[in-house]
Amino acid sequence: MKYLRDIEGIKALGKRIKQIRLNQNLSQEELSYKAEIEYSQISRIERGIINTSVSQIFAIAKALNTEPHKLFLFNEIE
Amino acid sequence: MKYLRDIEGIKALGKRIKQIRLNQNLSQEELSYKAEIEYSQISRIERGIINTSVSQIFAIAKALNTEPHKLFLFNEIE
DNA sequence: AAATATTAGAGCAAATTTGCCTTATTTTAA
DNA sequence: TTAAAATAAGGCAAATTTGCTCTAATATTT
Repeated sequence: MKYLRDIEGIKALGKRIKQIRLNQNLSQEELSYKAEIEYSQISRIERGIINTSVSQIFAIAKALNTEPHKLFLFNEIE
Repeated sequence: MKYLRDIEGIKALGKRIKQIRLNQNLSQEELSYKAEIEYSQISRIERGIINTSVSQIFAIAKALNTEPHKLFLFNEIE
């Protein structure tokens, strides 16, 4: 069985996170600080080049004052 | 900066996945087969002892015929 | 109760992620 | 246009995950 990496999925997730972050006028650095996640990792996540962990999703959601499941609503406007 | 592991979060996620799986009368093995994820990994995820990746979340959601975001609705009945 | 099915759990190597640092590139503001 | 801010991007070691295999424990069925 092969290691699983859903490129479409992680791209969509990154796009969605970036969307929410920009809606709140936060820089990647500010999000990084709030979520206690490495600055470069936020960049990798938003660019959709990394298959990140659920714990980082939880941390990002909290830092963005939202619920984890909302990061997976890829068709939302805001 | 320390590696991030949200124990409460991964426990809640595992519980939710198990809930949905049982609702559909699937065994871990069947879910494993459908999602193309190692059998033992499904067990680890449901027990909340592993900080799994978002790609595995996408695969599990698909195997359960549901949307990824629904796996994060921890207060749902069904 | 016995047999069967299901789940838990341990251990290991290989692959991947993550934090950390540094340097480009792009965007924004002065 | 220049300076400053923000983002992209590359490399690397350490930590973690993941697939794989095996055995133990628990639940379900006959």
